[in-house]
Amino acid sequence: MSQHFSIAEENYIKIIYHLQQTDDNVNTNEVAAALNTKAASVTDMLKKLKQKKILNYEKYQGFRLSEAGEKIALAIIRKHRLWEFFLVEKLQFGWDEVHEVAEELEHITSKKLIDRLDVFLGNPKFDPHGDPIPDSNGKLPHQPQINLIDLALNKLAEVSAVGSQSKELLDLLKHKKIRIGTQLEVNKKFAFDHSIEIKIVGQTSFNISQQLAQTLFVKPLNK
Amino acid sequence: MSQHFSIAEENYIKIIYHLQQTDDNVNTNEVAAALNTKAASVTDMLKKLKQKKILNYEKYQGFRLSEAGEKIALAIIRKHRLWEFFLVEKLQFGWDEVHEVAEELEHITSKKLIDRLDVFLGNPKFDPHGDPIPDSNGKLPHQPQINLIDLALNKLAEVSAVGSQSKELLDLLKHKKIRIGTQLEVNKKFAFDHSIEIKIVGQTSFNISQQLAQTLFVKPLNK
DNA sequence: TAAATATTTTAGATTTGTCTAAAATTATTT
DNA sequence: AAATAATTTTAGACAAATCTAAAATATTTA
Ligand SMILES: [Mn+2]
Ligand SMILES: [Mn+2]
Ligand SMILES: [Mn+2]
Ligand SMILES: [Mn+2]
Repeated sequence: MSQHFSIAEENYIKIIYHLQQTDDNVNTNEVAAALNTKAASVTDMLKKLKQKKILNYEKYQGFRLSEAGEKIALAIIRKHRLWEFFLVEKLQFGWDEVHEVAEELEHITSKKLIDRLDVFLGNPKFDPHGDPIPDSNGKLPHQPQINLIDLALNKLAEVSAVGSQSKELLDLLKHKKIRIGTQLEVNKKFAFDHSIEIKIVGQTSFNISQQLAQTLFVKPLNK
Repeated sequence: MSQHFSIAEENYIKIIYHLQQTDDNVNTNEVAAALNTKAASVTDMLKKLKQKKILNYEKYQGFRLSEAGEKIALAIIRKHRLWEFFLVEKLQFGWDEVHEVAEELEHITSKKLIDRLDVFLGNPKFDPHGDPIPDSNGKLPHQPQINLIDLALNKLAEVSAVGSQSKELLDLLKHKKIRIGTQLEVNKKFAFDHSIEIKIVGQTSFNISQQLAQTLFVKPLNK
């Protein structure tokens, strides 16, 4: 019934999905950069995906996934994020170590495996980076979150996601005792360097840089 | 440092390893049959593996893995069997369902992943089919086992492995309440059809066919 | 031991995914 | 609106893994 896709095709489908979330129309060079390949190779693949009805594409006009393409992308992302959750929760991997491995695991084809894994993990809704995990029908849980830099003063909020998965960020957050789920509020914003003073519930306040604040996402808590 | 092998190469290395356990020298057609491919394709791959010093091979003379080749094979088999154990113990897969999935999972490259998985699973020594799991240095646990058909009369023994992974065998064993670890002895052997009468500890005796007896392996228990 | 048969290897294609270099198209400047 | 620059596509090549058909070698049988 449903077509089979190679690992190469799946990697293209996934990256196009991610790019079209922010971009209206995805373009060749973006994909080439993201996949560490050349524009000519991308064009080759675009033709193939178009022919497989996975992609809406007219040459020189940019492109987006078709509905069918989005479904495939979401299935791959589901696998990626569930495996990341598994690695962190069950195998004690750090945040910054899981992405590469999940990049391979996401291509394992068994649907039964991934649905059983989901149950085994307790149907998690968010991966270790706070990114939403699509359910087995491809539906994404909605998380109303904003950038920490945009959080109103003295409003309690909970850290819900991070915008980077680097070891460096993880180091810093560990040291500051900030993790996903941490409750905090912003006491003051400084115009000089755009740093902000935050207070974690039950701790004394401290300053964080603009750069860090921009990398953190929070879910405002109602009172 | 250590070379990288493609999935195709790994599948050849693994099958050659298995074949050379029973065969003195492995030959082209055997490999072709086992991998569902053609003899010509096998020859192509043999040249490549020889050149990579993984295989001792002279044309028309048969072949065996080199020491380096065996190490690689054992690493793949370790992954395959640990994943099978995971699927059965943690995700409630049946015996007969795990092989295909493990065939894919065995090619995931992260050494850290597999060593952590090993710990997570409690360092199992045998997979769900009773096959030994190599440790992280490639050493195989030794299991002194014999075919049930060769077990002496009235000697207590424990089922340790099965020689097939089919749904059909699993069905039969479930019905007879035989699983790995089951303790039994042979009461009588019948010359007419080579069937044998066995008695599971705490149950009444019954007959099993020669074919089934030949598919079961047991570890004789001292006294 | 010579003929017949089976096995293995080579020769030449094919598919997939990639690349470089050049051509075509689109976008941006003057 | 040209000219210039950037992007995208095409043309042609290559490596990996596979295949079929034919040739080479080894094994078995008579
Ligand atoms: Mn990937
Ligand atoms: Mn993630
Ligand atoms: Mn495999
Ligand atoms: Mn097994």
